[in-house]
Amino acid sequence: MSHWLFKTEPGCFSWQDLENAPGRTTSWDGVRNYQARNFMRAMRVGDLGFFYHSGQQPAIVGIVEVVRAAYPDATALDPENRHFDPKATPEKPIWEMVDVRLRRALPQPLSRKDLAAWPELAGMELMKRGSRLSVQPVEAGAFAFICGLAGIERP
DNA sequence: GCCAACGTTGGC
DNA sequence: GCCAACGTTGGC
Repeated sequence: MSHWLFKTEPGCFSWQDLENAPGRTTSWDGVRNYQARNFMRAMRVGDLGFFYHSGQQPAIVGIVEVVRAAYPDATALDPENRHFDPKATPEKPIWEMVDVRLRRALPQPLSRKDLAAWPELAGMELMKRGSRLSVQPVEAGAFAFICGLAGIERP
């Protein structure tokens, strides 16, 4: 099993939104970065990921589970959608998305500041300066370490 | 609001 | 294929 991190602006889509979503499940649509797309292509059903809020209070707030592997992102084909991509076609959708389901909230959000205090996490993509990837891999060791910090025994 | 980092675009 | 200009992200 692989581990991931899903980054989102809470003003755009938040953990609360996920809690309110039907089936507590959402499509991770709108990703328009090839590297992030390729990471989603590598995801398998059952993979776990952190749910990260960027913005004013950057923090890991919960854990989600991949419940559907990558499939074409329909928002790229919709001219009304803010993520519309004129280069995408039904034959060549270019962009893909996965579905994720809420697994559990962290007992307390783990702020970026908290995370930065641990040298063990210095190598994480998330902690690198200028890291902008909205979907990124997390090493199994780092995933377990962070679960430990959060006081979670079973993610 | 600032600015560093990075991806994308387009002229050549 | 190079690279400058530009736009966006996101922490602070």
